[in-house]
Amino acid sequence: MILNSLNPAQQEAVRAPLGHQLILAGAGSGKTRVLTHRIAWLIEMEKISPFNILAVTFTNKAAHQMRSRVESMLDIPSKSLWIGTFHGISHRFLRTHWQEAGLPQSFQILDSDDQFRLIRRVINALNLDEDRFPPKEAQWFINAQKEEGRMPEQVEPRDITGQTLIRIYQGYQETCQRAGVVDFADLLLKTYQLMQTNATIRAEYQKRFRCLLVDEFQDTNTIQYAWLKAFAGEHNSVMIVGDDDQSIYGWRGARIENIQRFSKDFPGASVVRLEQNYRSSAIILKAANAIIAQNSSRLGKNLWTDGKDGEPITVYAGFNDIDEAFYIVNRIRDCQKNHFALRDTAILYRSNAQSRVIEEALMQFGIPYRVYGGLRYFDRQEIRDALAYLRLIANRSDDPAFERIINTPPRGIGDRTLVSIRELAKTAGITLWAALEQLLQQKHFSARAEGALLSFVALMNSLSEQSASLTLHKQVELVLSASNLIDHYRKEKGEKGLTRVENLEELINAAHQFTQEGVQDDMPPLAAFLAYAALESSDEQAETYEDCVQLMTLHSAKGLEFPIVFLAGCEEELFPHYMCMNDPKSLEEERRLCYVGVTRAMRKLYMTYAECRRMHGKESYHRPSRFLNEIPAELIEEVRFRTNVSRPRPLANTYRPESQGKFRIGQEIQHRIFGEGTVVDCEGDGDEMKVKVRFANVGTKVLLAGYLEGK
DNA sequence: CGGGAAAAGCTTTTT
DNA sequence: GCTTTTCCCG
Repeated sequence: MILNSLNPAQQEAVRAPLGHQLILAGAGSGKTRVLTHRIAWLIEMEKISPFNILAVTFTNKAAHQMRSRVESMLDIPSKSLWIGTFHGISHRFLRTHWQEAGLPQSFQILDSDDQFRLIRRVINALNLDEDRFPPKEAQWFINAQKEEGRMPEQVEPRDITGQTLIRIYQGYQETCQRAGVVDFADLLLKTYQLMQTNATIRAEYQKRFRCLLVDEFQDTNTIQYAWLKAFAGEHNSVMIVGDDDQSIYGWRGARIENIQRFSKDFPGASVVRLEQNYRSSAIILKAANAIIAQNSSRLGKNLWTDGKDGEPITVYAGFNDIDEAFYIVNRIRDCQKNHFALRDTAILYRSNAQSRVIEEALMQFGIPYRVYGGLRYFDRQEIRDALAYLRLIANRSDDPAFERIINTPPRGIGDRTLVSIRELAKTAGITLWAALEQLLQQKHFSARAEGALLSFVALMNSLSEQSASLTLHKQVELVLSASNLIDHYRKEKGEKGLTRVENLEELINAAHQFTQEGVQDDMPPLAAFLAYAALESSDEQAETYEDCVQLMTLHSAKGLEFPIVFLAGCEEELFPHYMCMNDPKSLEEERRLCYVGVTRAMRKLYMTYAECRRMHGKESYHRPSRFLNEIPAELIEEVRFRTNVSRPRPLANTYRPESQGKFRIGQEIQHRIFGEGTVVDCEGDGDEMKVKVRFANVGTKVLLAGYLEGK
């Protein structure tokens, strides 16, 4: 096998004899290459069957990437090779062992929105005050407990509130069980529990997976660690790859200590450090190293490169957030002139709210951009409605799906009716559907409500009957037309309704594509499609080939790289964020986040801040981020030149003449993309004039006059 | 039931 | 401040 393309440390990792291995892989040190080469090595040189290998990642994207690279390296179909996310693998496991896990065969996956609604229902059913026990907090509590592997009985209540939270957890868990649904955490937890309690299954899997590989190990939480130990058993080889300096998910339960624990729990583990970086210039690496060196309790690593110094880091001090945005946009235009593609530039920020000002600036100059991490296709309201119909077809017990569509589109089933159904379901301990049927039999409802309910039952029954003989996409088509969802959303005025109808129609295509591509061996197509929607919907929107500037949070930038990176909002209170500044542990996590951001840049890094920024509606003044001070001065080129000094923010009561050049306040205008709107403010004159317009469909935007037409 | 007004968030996010 | 959700009334 040819390993010439790997450096000595990488080769050491790939060629290591069977046994445990800890790979400390710095940013840009080629960890994915090491992982994929290792898998290939195991198969080719150690003669391990792909059937005996399990590779685990956190995201579907990483899993797909790994699979396709292994496939192209080995030139074998990798179907027998298990590569997937913790959740995806657990799901597959539970689909096989549903009986042993005490689940119905058709169990469905609850996503976080469903989970939230269900928890709220439980809180109400327990007659608790939503203000005293916010569903969000209860959801947080429940997920945190599950991530620690604790069932309701195992939680030690701290106080009275804790006791109530446990009751909510208990009620929630019972409802899930009754409805035959599992949440994301359950996938891991139930898998782990089954491995613990069922000796036969444990023996089977421990015998099967002789080699386990885990990517991004610094992001594992308690249950994932326990899960891994359960699968590894006493005799199998485990290779973990991670970077303690890139652990940025402590707030959602990731345990950085898991890396340190690994050497204790997996005896004889060899350690390999990958420190040669192939991504960034020497200056960028020096800055990154200097920042992360401020953190204590690191495993220790120093990135180096044999590449050039490169350009200094430009630090720009903006006058305000708008000025900062204009500076960034102007530099992007420079890059364009220097023949960089727009997709080579990324603007990274700490919090999503920062994107708005930057987007407005980009829009004014007509620069195409893409914001990552928006609402995903399968998370859209209309899509979830349609999926809820499908879920209820597959499983009448699915209470969350029932709640969602019982009156969507509106069919005259009001709150009153629903309350009595919920009441019976609660007291009798049955599902909503069963309660509904029982109440109908008892002639419990008024004539009007009864009619509406009967037609709903008839609709669902006829859908079930008809769809039994249909292909998946025909089923979707049938649901869309029979449920009237499309008509319902068509009535929604403006562009919103139109997009929703388009999205719904797209669902038919998605279903069609799904049946053609992903023939999931052992599952009925509908169940497989629903699981796909819940578990793997994320990279659906991922690859758009249009050349545009990439906007995203620092968190979602992890794992990516860009020739040119702007790190915006480098101010105290924003980055580090004010909620993380007082606790040393979370401050260190902020610093790691900064390290992640800096190491995304390949050739040029800009770090910008604003002296004055609007936050939560108030103008606030902040000092530059401490992280800027942690970078040695000789690596930095400071810019204080203000691109837009003559652009003070207009005061609310300042008198402005009615007419200024081409547009005046109150005028109706037309925009090529945004449609019709009314001018609410303007500034400057000629084509350079900035016009604030309230559009009918897309809200208020500030635009250059050159892009507008009067009516 | 639908639309408008009032009120409540408001760090990061994958599965 | 802005946006999303909830609430209340016709």
